[in-house]
Amino acid sequence: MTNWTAMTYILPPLNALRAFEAAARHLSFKLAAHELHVTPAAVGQQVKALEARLGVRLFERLHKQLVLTAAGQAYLPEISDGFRRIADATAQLKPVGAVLLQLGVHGSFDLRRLELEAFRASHAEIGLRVLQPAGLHELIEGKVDVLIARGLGNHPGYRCDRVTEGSGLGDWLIAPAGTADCPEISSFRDWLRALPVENSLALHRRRVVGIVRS
Amino acid sequence: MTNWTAMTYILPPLNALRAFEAAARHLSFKLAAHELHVTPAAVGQQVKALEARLGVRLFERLHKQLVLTAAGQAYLPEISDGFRRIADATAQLKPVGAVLLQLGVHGSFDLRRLELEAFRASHAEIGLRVLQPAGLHELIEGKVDVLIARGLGNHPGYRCDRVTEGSGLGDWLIAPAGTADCPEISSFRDWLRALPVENSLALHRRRVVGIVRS
DNA sequence: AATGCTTACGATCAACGTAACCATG
DNA sequence: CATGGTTACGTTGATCGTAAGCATT
Repeated sequence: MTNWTAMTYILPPLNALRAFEAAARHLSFKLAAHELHVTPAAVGQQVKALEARLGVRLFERLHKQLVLTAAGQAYLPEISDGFRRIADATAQLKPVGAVLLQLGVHGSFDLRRLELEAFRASHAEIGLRVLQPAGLHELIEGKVDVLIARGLGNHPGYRCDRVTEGSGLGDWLIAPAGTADCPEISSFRDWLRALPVENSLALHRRRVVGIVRS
Repeated sequence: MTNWTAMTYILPPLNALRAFEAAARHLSFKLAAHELHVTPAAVGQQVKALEARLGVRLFERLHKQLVLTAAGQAYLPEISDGFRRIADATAQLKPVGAVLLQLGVHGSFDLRRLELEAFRASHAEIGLRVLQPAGLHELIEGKVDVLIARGLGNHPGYRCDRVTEGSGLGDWLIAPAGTADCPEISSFRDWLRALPVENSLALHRRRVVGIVRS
């Protein structure tokens, strides 16, 4: 008996699901945490909560090794597929302008202080999209075109520009050397450096995860 | 040039995405809010934040009417599909026992206080799954088999049992009359009523959304 | 005037980090 | 004894509700 009422979904907590998906793909909370820019403890907590909600154990916890249960094995590819589909759709979302500029933001910086709308308003040809949290991985893997980070200057092969005047650790705009001077990135860099100081990037430090395999 | 490194996804904030999907399906923040058990303001905020992240306007805000932009129209079916896939996979996840009992929980009750693990331990044949937040809709639509709610007793066609002794508004276990006496639900009800009082359902009230269309 | 979206503000709760712990190889 | 998962606990921040405002019919 199908239902006339808007057939809605029963979805588990989506962030917990994301933690599970990453952990299952890596068969490791540690590596999943690295990917998600959180700590291993956080991943473990999310997965545990998910299992409690579903009433199903998804991992066998061996010693320093995760193994998917039968349920987990059946679940993983479906969930990956769902996320992949969402990711694909998002990637294909046409930006407002002709060019899409993907900006990664390191840590938990309150984006409202950046007034990205001002940049967008004065650069209609650039579609600015934000990925947060993001780190060097995302830049290396090409998931973002440019990265705002704190205290991460000077990487070989990357152009790093300070975008705040303050003393001590500063905020850097990091772009691959090959593309660092293309118009979109130049425009954004110039715009950032021209920001009034009180708006300057108060990147709050949130997490430092040790480097995993380089 | 495809990448050897673990091909990870770029996902927008998933909760905001869920808000968008519901809003787009209903073409209404109000109805979406009803579905998601939050207020219309919350939905609007989430959608706005999503648009800001993506750099794409998804809705045209007319007067008391939402219209999807071209981008929103292209986005919606893909996102719905992704969520649907996740929901389907979750529905097919085999419970531990032979029987699956879907429990809806009204409001934001801290599930840890219920020690559902104790119930599971003593009822291995029942796979207990939790949906939260949930309300009468979910019960009516059959998305949950039984509902724990506060101050919502006495509904025609439903069996309502008080499961706490305290005075004033109490916590109710609500099940459709047709299935209220099947073994799973009976077991759960009995178990609930036998709980020590200090564990009794301290359902925190979180939201009261006015009834929409009956 | 009633309705539905918006915004500002404060409150609340989920998510997270830290640190200590445990088990195993 | 180094490593990776677990747990407890306190903190932070994302999320939400309230209430006031706005525009349109």
